[in-house]
Amino acid sequence: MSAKIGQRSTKQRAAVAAALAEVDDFRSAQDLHDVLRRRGDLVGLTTVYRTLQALTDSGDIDVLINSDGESIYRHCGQSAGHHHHLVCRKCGRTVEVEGKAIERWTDAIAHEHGYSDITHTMEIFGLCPACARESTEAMS
Amino acid sequence: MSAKIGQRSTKQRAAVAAALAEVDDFRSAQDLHDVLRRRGDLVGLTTVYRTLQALTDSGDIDVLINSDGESIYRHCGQSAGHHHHLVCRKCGRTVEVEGKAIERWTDAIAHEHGYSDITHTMEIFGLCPACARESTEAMS
DNA sequence: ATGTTTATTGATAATGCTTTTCATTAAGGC
DNA sequence: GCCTTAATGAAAAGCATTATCAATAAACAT
Repeated sequence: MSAKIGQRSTKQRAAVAAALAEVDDFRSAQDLHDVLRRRGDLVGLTTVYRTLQALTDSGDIDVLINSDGESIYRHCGQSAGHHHHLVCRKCGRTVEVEGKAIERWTDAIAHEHGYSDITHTMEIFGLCPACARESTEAMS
Repeated sequence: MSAKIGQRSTKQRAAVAAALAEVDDFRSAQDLHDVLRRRGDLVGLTTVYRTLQALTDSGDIDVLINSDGESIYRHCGQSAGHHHHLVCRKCGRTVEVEGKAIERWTDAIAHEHGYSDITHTMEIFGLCPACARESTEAMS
């Protein structure tokens, strides 16, 4: 790993954060790079990747990986803390869900085994109502 | 897209299916290719990929994508019991844990939002007892 | 069995996302 | 302005996956 990022404020970082703030959806690094270029903010692709990673590490944005193996990013809506995503495996439609129960459960399990300093990752996948309807229609 | 697969039975396909059937866990295509080579079944990497894709399309196995963007596969019909992992972020020591509660919770949440055909991924990270002791000792 | 058809295989090349490298640039502090 | 070094970014490297395409071998007919 390299020197950790986020100790100086640069216009590139501001541009990436701003671009991400405007969109209320998951976008890939390359998408964001395009958006930035179109609007005239010349930011290197490498920097976009690095910045997104830094923002992710600091918990300022959410990442998840789509079915093509691409990482996609979004600014977290409710800064109201930790949450999970319910993602449609077909169209990507996402719902944010809270999971106090999960938090409690993982903490309990971990402590039971003597583990400390617990974190976890979790994603839920399913077919959203629209896509489910679509695929049953296709059956006929 | 090429001609769809699965119209002839070959030893390669049998080998891939068998390898996957033995393991009760998610494995990447390359992992499986290694497993096959070690046991003496010489199957080309390309064929492993193709076969896994075919098995996925026909619904015989599950895919999901890990946090590195790798596709990992598991033989479906998880009667053998779905479980999660509690992993030490320092030394990698892993404990397998069951999570009926999680299952129920994700299903409930998903149905609440109209999503169907639910799956989920989850990993728990922490410091195992040994590593925790080590790091407090280092403090002094 | 033998031949014919064509699905399947697999070594290699190509693709595409992401990370490294490293020389250059520019924040932040003096 | 000057210095230190974080940050940038073009180009190269890395890595999983997919496309190519000549060679092979199922399934089936003769």
